[in-house]
Amino acid sequence: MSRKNGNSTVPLMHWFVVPFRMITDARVLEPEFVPQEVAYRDAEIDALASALDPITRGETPEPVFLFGPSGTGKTCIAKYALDRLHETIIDLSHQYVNCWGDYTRYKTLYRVLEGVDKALDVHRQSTPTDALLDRVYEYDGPPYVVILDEVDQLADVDVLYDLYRAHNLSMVLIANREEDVFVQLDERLQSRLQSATRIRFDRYEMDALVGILRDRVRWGLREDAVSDKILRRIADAAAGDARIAIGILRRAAQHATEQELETVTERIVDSAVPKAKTELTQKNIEKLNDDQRVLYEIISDHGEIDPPDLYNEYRNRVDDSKTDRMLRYYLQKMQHYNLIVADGENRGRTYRVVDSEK
DNA sequence: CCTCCACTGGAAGATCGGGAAG
DNA sequence: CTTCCCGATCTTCCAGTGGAGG
Repeated sequence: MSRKNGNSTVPLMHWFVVPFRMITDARVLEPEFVPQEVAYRDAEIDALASALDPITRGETPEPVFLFGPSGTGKTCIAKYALDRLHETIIDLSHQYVNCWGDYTRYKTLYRVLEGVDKALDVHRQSTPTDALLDRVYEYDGPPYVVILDEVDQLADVDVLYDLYRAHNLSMVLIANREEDVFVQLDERLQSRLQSATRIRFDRYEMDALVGILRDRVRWGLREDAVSDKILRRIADAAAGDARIAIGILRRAAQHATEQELETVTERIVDSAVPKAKTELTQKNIEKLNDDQRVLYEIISDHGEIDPPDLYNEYRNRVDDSKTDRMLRYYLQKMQHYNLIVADGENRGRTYRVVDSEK
C-alpha cells in the first residue's frame, strides 16, 4: 500500500519531476473504505447498535433491515457498527456478503460459512447445498452476525429463511427499497420479520456531503489541494449520493495529479463528473458475456426496440445464436444490472438502455 | 364486444464443466 | 482411467396475458 520512497541509495529522479503529491492515501477514496469515525449518521448508528444489543446479553437479535437509496451510507454504517460492536464483544464473528454477486442460495451459504472458516474444504463442487446448510446449523461458535447487502438481488429468498432458523446467527439485511424485499417473501417469513427493526437512510444534505468529502480530503489528500468551494461543486453534482461524490473526488484527484496541478480545479471536477456517474454502468457492462453484450449494443444502437426486431438482429450478428428464451433470461439479467429498461408488457414491450438521455 | 396470436416467463429436463470416488 | 454428482447454463414446452383487429 505505502510506496517505498525511502530508498536512500538510489536517487529517484522522478520524485523531482512530480514535486507535489496530491494523494497521500488512496485507500480513503475507495468505495469500500470504512472510516474510523463516521459523521452525520448518529441516529442510524444508534438504532442499529440497539437492535444488535441483545448480543451483549448472549441473546440472538431479530434481523435488522437497512433501507435507502444508493450512496446513503447503509453498507458503511453496517460495517462500522459491527466493528464497534466487535470492540466491546471480543468473541464475535461477522461476515459481509454482497448478494449481487453471490445471488444463489449455494453461494450465499458458502460465504456465510467462509466467515467462520467452515468452508475451507467445500471448494469441491460436489458438496450439495443441503450439506452447506447442515454446516450452518451445526455452527456453535461465538455470536455470528451476517451482513447481507443488496438482499433484493437474491434469486432465491429461501436462504433468508435458512439463515433465520440458524442458531446464534443474526442478520443485517440491506436493500434500496423495502417493497423489493418483502414482496418476494412467503407469508411465514413475512410474519416473522414483521417485528424486525427497519432503519431508513435518506439522501445526504449538502452540508453533510461536503463534510464527508472534507474528511476524505483530510485523510487522503494534501489538505490545501481541494477548496471548500470545489467540494460544494462536487457535492452538488452528486445529488445526495456519497458514493458518487467520493467517486468524483477520486477521479478529480487522479486527473489533477496526472496533469501535475497543485489543486483540483473546477474544470477538473466538471470533466470527472460524467465519468464518475457512469462508472458503475461501465463495470456492469464489463461483466456481460458476449451474447449479452451483443444484445446491449443492439438496444443501444436502436435507442428503443421491440422484441422481435431485437431477436432477429441478434441472430444476424451472432453465428451460434442462443434460443429466444435464453435471450429473455439475458435481458432480465441486464435489467437486474440496471443497464436496460423494459417498457410495457407482452406485445407492447420495448427495450431501451438506461439513461439514454435524448 | 370477442377471438386470435405473439410474447412472456415458469417448469422441467438436458447439457456443460469440474471435482471426487471407485 | 471411468463413473457419479454437483451447480450453472441452456433448451424445450407451454399456460397465461393482453394488444390488434375483426
